[in-house]
This record gives sequence, C-alpha cells and structure tokens, in this order.
Amino acid sequence: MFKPVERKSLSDAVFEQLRDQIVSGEMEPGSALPSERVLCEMLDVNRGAVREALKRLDQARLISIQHGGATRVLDFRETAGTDLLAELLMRSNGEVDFEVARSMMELRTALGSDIARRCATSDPSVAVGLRQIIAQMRSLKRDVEALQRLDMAFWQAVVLGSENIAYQLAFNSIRDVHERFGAVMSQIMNDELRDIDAHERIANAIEAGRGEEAEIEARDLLARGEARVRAVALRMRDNQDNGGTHGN
Amino acid sequence: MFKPVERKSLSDAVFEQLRDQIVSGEMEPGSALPSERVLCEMLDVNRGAVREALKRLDQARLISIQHGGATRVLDFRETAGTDLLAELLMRSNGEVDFEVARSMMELRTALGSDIARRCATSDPSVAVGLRQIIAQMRSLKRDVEALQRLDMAFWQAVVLGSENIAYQLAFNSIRDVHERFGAVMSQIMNDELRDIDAHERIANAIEAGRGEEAEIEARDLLARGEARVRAVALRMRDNQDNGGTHGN
DNA sequence: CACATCATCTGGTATGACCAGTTGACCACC
DNA sequence: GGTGGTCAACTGGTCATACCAGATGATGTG
Repeated sequence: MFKPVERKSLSDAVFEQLRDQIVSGEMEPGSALPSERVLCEMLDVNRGAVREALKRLDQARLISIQHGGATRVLDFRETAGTDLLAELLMRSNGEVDFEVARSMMELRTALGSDIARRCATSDPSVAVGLRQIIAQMRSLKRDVEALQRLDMAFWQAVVLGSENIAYQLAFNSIRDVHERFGAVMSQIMNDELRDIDAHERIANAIEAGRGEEAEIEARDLLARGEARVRAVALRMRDNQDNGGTHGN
Repeated sequence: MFKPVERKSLSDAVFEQLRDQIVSGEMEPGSALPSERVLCEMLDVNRGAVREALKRLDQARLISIQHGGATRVLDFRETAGTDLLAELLMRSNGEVDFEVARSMMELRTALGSDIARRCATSDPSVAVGLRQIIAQMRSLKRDVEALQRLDMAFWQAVVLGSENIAYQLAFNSIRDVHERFGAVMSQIMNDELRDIDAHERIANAIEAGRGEEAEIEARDLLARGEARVRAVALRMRDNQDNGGTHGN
C-alpha cells in the first residue's frame, strides 16, 4: 500500500554516484580520483560528506586510499565482496543485468543444495519449523508475495540448521537481492514458489537425516529459478525490443 | 622478511573497536549505541572520525543509523555479508575460531567444486593457463608459501573460467582470509598444496570439457583442507591445553 | 651523479556552529 | 477519552575553517 519515502544523506548520494561510475567502468581501475577538496567542489558538498563516502568505498574495496598520495580505483571484480551483488544486478539505466542475475542464481543453486545436505546431517530437528512454514504456504498459495516471504523463511531455517556462519553470510547477500527486487524475483521464481510439495520433500529428507536426498531435492527445486533466469537472459538478448506483459 | 608497519587512521580504530564489540556480543542486537557526541567524548576523538566509522558499520550492516533517532546494533548473523568472514575468524583475544574456519572451508568446497564444473563447460581454454601454473608448482614444490600463491592463482583462473561474477565475489572473500592468515592456512592446506597431480587432473577435466569429472576432482582436493580443519577444530576442543608444535 | 632540502601536493584531525528529523511531555480542543 | 498542535530537548546531518601529517617532485648542493 504505502511505502516509506526514500530519503538519503549527502554522503549516501556521493557514495552511490562514485560507486556507479566505478562499477559501470566509467572510471578505470588504476586511475586516480580527484582530490577530496576538488571532489567536494565538483559535487558541491562539504568535505566531510565526501570523506564518509570515500571511506565506505574503501571498505567495499572499490577504491584504495593512501595518506598523502592519491586515491585510486580498484578492479571491483578482483576485490569486492558479495555485498556488491545487489548493486551490480541493476545497471545505472535501471535495467536488470541478467548476466549478473544468472550468476547469482547459479550461486544460489550451489549454495542451497549444499546447505540442505549439511542441514540434514547437522540438525534434522529444524524440520518441525519447516513443516509449520509449509503449512502456511499451503494456506496462502494464491498470494505470491506471501509465498516468497515464506520461501525465504524456509531457506533461512535450513541455513540455520546447516550450522555454518559462512553459508549464513553468503545467504544474507542473496536474500538482500530478493528483497530489493521482490517484484521481479517473484515472477522469475513462480514455478519454484508454487511447488510446495518440493519444499516438503526437502523437509522430509532433512527430518530423516538423509543428506544426499536433501541435496538432490534442493538442487532440483533451485534449478528451476536458475533455468528461468537463463531463459529470460536469452530472451533479452534475442529480442530486446519485444517488451510488454507475458501471460504466465 | 620485513612487512609494512601497520598504520591506521582514527576512524579505522574506532570502526574496529566498535565492530569487535558487536561481533563478540558485548553489544547486544537491538541495543542503542551512545550518541555521536557522547561517543567522541568517550573515545577522545573528533566527531568526524566517529561518523566515518559509524557510516562504515552501517554499510557493513552491523548497525542501523536513523536521522533524529538512535543508532542501534543489528544482529550481524542475519544481516552482514561475507566480508565479515575474515574478522570473525579471529577472536578478539587473537585466537582463531575454528568453528568459523570450518564454516569457511565448507563454503570453499561447495563453491570450488561447482566453479570447476562450470569452468569446464563455460571456458575450457583456461586450461592452458592452468598448465603454466602447474609447471611452476612443480618447480617450486619445496616452497610452501610459493605453492600457496600458485594455488590461489590456479583457483583464480578457474573462477574466471566459470564466467560467474557472483562466484568471483564470494571467492574474493575467501581469498582475503587466505591472505590475512597465510601462515596458518599454509599449515592446514599442506596436503592440498603438495598434491600437484590433483591440480593437473582438474586441469585435464576442464580442458576436456568434462564438467562432472572436474567437479569430482575439485571436491576431492578441497575436501582435504576441510577435513584437516575439522580435525584441528576437534583437537582444539578436546585438549586445549596441549599446545606447542606438532611434527608434520 | 648522489643526496639532502623544501615547497606543495595529498589525505587526516580538530573545532564550533548550525540544519533537520525524532521523541515525548504538555496542552488545548472537541 | 481521543485528537491534534506546540514546544523543548534530544538525535543525526551538514558546513566552514583551521591545522597536522605523509608523499612527491623539483631544486640546490656536495
């Protein structure tokens, strides 16, 4: 219905502007940024705002700051972390980059299937929580948005059961993308979200402690969204001018 | 031999101090931080330094800043990205947290095996580069540090061949850990680094475009470091007082 | 040519002021 | 009792102006 109005600070705006220029390739890796004093004149903001933004870019490993020397652009492909995924997914012109989307879905499949396997062997007791989520999914099978939330809750529970903080952190980045691009993702993951039986098969395998079965079932489920994105990516490449709604 | 002296700015120090307090649990999720003005008095630095640090914590999703309201601690397990892995690996007392290490090695196995598989099907031509690296490994098989560098180069090439930016970003975080904890990691990955034949089998499978074979070989290789860390973790748990060097 | 020196770039720190959003107490008013 | 206005006192956000500290390259000197 209503959603909060977007509000961002100056340093956020500076950060985003510079970040977009870097990931879009406008600023080449190795090149030097203007000095802080020049930057705040160009952007018409105070130096503090510029410094906050630069410090954040430094932490995201998009630039390298050197006291006394120049501030240089890094090659984000070689240095940045998964936090950048959500930013890369949407090009500066507002279009989704389906090559990035495909990458993310492939990562999701590889992670998700192994997470399910380890969950089955580490903590099968999470299955009781999974069953509650599945029951809610059945009662809300018409509401795609609700299904998406429940699907996320399902996987979050499985991740917890895998007892692996690294998986949890990687999952956070993927979930972040899902939340920011909820509308697009729910379209793409339609088949996946509606197949509640598949979710149940995963829960069964986990409950029984059958790791390999959980992995196979999870991979099978996750591969659908992956295939879908790959198909969309191909469709986008072939006929980019054929826009509009597709009955689906 | 010599390594650059550590130099960090005030905002870096503030950032690290607050970050450590958050990930160690000293500051509970949901609790409010002192206001900026109080904080800079407590830390005896100017407000700019505090703000730079807080902005970075906000970006790392360890805290949530609200204009006019309070700045609150988030649950990093639910929000942070893989960038935090390296920080979590070492506890504030300087000891390695082997539960985190185990998590990372499990992630490494899952990612690495799928990366090898996709590399074989996406771009088998990287095999020529892999062979050069393998040749160097053979000529430097006595130098563990060099082997570790070459092993990293090997995997970097495979990641590039997988043509997947998400894998690349996740790999960056893992590589970051390896670089920061080089000495420890080279001990742990001893078996893995010395098995140059296994590296060659992966390269062969990639060159032939045999994805499944590449995946199996990669998983087999990576599982060793994983098993090793798991063993160390158990050893640490069982007899924590039995320190010293182990002939190995 | 080797090397110390120094002006002048760069980023880092400090201060004090003011702007802007949030919160809660208080007070009409209906 | 509930509604909405007002205001003081927080909170974070922005700004301008100093000055400190490291890096760099030109310059002078042996």
